[in-house]
Formats: sequence, C-alpha cells, structure tokens
Amino acid sequence: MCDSPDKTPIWKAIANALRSDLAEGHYSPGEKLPTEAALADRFGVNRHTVRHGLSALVSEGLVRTRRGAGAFVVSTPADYRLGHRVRFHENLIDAGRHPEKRVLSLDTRAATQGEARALHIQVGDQVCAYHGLLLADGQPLAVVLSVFPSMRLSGIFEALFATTSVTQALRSVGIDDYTRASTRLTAVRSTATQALLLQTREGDPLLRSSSVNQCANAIPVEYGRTWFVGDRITLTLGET
Amino acid sequence: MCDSPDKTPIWKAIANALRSDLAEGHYSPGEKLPTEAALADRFGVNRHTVRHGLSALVSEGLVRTRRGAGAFVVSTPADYRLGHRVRFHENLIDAGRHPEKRVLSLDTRAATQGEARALHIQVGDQVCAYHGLLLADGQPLAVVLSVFPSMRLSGIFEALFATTSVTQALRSVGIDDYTRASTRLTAVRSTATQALLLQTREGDPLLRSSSVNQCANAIPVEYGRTWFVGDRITLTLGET
DNA sequence: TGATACTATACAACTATACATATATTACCA
DNA sequence: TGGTAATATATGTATAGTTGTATAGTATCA
Repeated sequence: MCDSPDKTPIWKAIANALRSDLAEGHYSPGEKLPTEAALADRFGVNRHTVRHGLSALVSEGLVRTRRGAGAFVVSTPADYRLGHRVRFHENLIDAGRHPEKRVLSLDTRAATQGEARALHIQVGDQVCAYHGLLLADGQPLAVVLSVFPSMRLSGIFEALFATTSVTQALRSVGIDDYTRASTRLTAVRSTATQALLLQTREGDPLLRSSSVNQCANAIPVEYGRTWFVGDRITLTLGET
Repeated sequence: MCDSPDKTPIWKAIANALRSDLAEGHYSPGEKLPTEAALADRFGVNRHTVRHGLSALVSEGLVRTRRGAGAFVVSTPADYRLGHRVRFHENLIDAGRHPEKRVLSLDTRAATQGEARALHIQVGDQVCAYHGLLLADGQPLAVVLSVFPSMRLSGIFEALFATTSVTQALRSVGIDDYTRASTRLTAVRSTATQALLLQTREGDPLLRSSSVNQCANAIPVEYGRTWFVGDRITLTLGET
C-alpha cells in the first residue's frame, strides 16, 4: 500500500456500479431505477452524491429522469429510413418497434406563404392541417405538422379524421402512391411546448425535417414538417 | 453568473399550448375542453399539473370549470381583421366583443425621422401623438402609438381630446374616409412598461404592427404603431 | 489558505393515489 | 311519457412520495 494516488470519487464509483447494473441487464429499457433516497441508503451516502453519479448517466444518455416520477432506463434509438418512399409505420415496424400516431389537432385553414410555395398553390388557398405526435413503443418520437392542399384532395379532411395513416388517407382520396420529392434537415432547439409533448427538456436539440411528398405525376400532395427528438432517432439516408 | 434563460414550468407550457389552441380557433366559446385526464394523457403529465395550467386560464377568464361537468371556453382571444379598411371598434364588435380605448397621453411635438418618412413630412414638423391602450371585454389587448401630421389636420389635437375614436376625430377635421396604405408586422419582446400596461410579463412576445392610413387622395393622415399581446389575438389577413 | 468532495437541510415542482362531490347518462319502472 | 334511481364521468381536495435547486457547513488534501 505504497500509495493510493487515484482514489475514484464516490460519485464516480456509484455511476460505475449503476452502469454495470445496466450493462448486465438488471434493468430493462423503460424500467424505473430505485429512488435517489433508496440508492443513497444502499450506498450509505448523501442523496446529492447519488445525484452526482446519476447525472453522469443522464448525460451519457443511458438514463432519463422525470421530476416527481423517478429515473428511467432509456431505450435504444429508433432507426428511421429516409429515402424515395418514406412510410412512418412501415419504417418502425421493420425496425421491430411498435409505432403509434396521436392526433393533436386537425383543421382547415388558409395556406401560409411557405406552405403555398411548397405545395405549388396560392397563398390563402385552403389547406388541411394535421398536427400530430409520433410514438415508438409508447415513447414520443416526433411532432408532425402535415399540410395537404384541400382543393386537390377533396375529402382529405374526413379521410384524416377516419384514419391516422397518411398513406391510407391519401389512398381514400385517390392517391394510390406517393413519393418523397424533397427533404430538408436542420437542427433546432425545442420550444417549451414541443419539449412538453416530446417529454424532453426545453432547449434540447431537435432534428427538423421539411419534406414534400408528391403523387405519381409529380404534383405535391403533402408538405410536412417533423421535429424528431435528437437522441431517440437515427435518420438513415438510403434507397428503397 | 450567466445563467441560462429560465426554463418554462410544465404547467405554464400547458397553459400556453391551450391558450394558443384557443387563439387559433380550435375551440369556440361554450365548447367543452378535453377532460383533465385526457389532457394529462396528451401532454404526458400528471392531472394536477394540467389543473395548474387550466387554473391559469380560468383566472385569465378564458375558461370556466364546472365540477362534474368539465372545462368550458368563455371567450377566445380576439380575431382582428387586417385589410384595406381597418377599424378597431367595428372589428371587435363584429367579433362579439366589447371594445374599449383608453388614452394614456396626448401631446404635440416634433416628428421623428421615422414618423416623418411614414407621413411624408419634414423631420421636426409638428405632429400630434396619441398614446393609448386597446381593451376587449376589459382585458388589455394592445398599446397604440398613433401619430398625426398637425399641419395637414388642423384641430386634430382638440378632436382627439374630445373622442377616443380615430375615425371620428379624423372626420371632425375633414377626413371622411381613410384606408390602410401599408401594414408591417413583426414579433418583438415586450418592454417592462408595455408588459405592465398589457398585464403580461416582461419579455413576453408581442405582435408589432406599423401602419399608415391615408385619405381619399392618397395623402398619409396617420402613422400608427400597435403592440398586440401575442396570445390574445389572431390577426387575419384578408379583404373586406 | 484555498480548492475539492461530500454532507445536511430546506423548499419548490411534479407525480401518484385515493376519495369526496357535482354532473351527465342510462336503465328501469309506473 | 315521465320520473327516479343507479352508474359512469368529471372536477375538487387531501396526502404522501420523488426529483430539482439553493444554501450552508465540514473534512481532507495540496
């Protein structure tokens, strides 16, 4: 015992202990860890020391905490394929995840300038705006704002009301197939509202996608803006 | 030291989300909002947190709750129509609201550079400056700074003193009709003074409108700047 | 002496759960 | 048809538990 030059701090030891617990599969994705108080008790230290260790795991993306609820094991990010044909449900099912779509609002209004430009219609023309939430295995993945030109797709509003599937809704108004005409990606910080819906922290980075889908004869049928949670998704560019 | 901007509490984010739903017309007066349980589910939070947010809307007078029945919309934020002819009183009465105008100050002074350019007069020419507060159903909606070229409109000061209506004041100095020559809109953060007048928090977003009204022969008669409370109004662009 | 690591305490914000109470809906019966 | 009771639904209230944050204090080491 000549010397003990690098004594690991207690908080780091706690982080290591928890990390190996996770690695050994003692906790499965989504599962709740013991409370900070319980961990503090188990390790015989102060709650703040446990918090210090936990925060390391949080910043590594292994664990997510919810105030008042507890600390939860993060699930692995979903792989999302971007290509010529983009289908939310198919994409996630192929990846072995359980997709889900939740409608936040659905209404008809006049097109804004950007929407008009994307859809090749006039500013003020009626559009059907769909605001929704995408989930994978029950966890929020993205918020979507999808805009359809009403005049080209009569009955689209009712169709969207009946089904959450864009593919089905378009099919029921006569668009049997559609392809991705363009996709643009940027990174932004989440607003408070987005953070709330996505169960992330305000200011957390989001991957913002603006895309246009067109039908067989190259006429735009949908202009979509999607905000993905950065660390719950991996976008893959590729063919299909 | 340089601490990051205060994070929005969850309940406030919920209140904001609901308020903008109201402003966008997703719910009309008398309509029932989703139940607290449904909202809690949508936002992924506890019912109490939703209640906290709802109670903010209740104390703003936007929503009323009835035990056992639900939460109901009392009034939606005003819809203010911008077009060729803009009349504050008419607009709000059409929308079924009770408009009110309050004079904050009224004085005669030299025109600033911007005012001179907007009104096509010389810097330093006398203008009559009207500073006022617009209210709908007793709730502050906007602060207004309206500037009139004194030399073109002799007696305008006394006329504005006598009536709060711009339309009447202009008529009493010989301008029977006027139309909107230009309108420019931007979003800004409120100053402390504005926040105080508008009963919002400093830094809350305002919709700033700069407009010029002209008389029949295209001579500018009023240069107005209006700061609307962002979430108490929806501006609609269109014809009349 | 000062910096670092940890402790101690208190409170705010949010969650979880249970139950009370008011309202709306439905079933049933005269 | 109309009234009443039962049931489900929705808000109001209470209590306890958990994480987030702020502040202050103590021990140790360079």
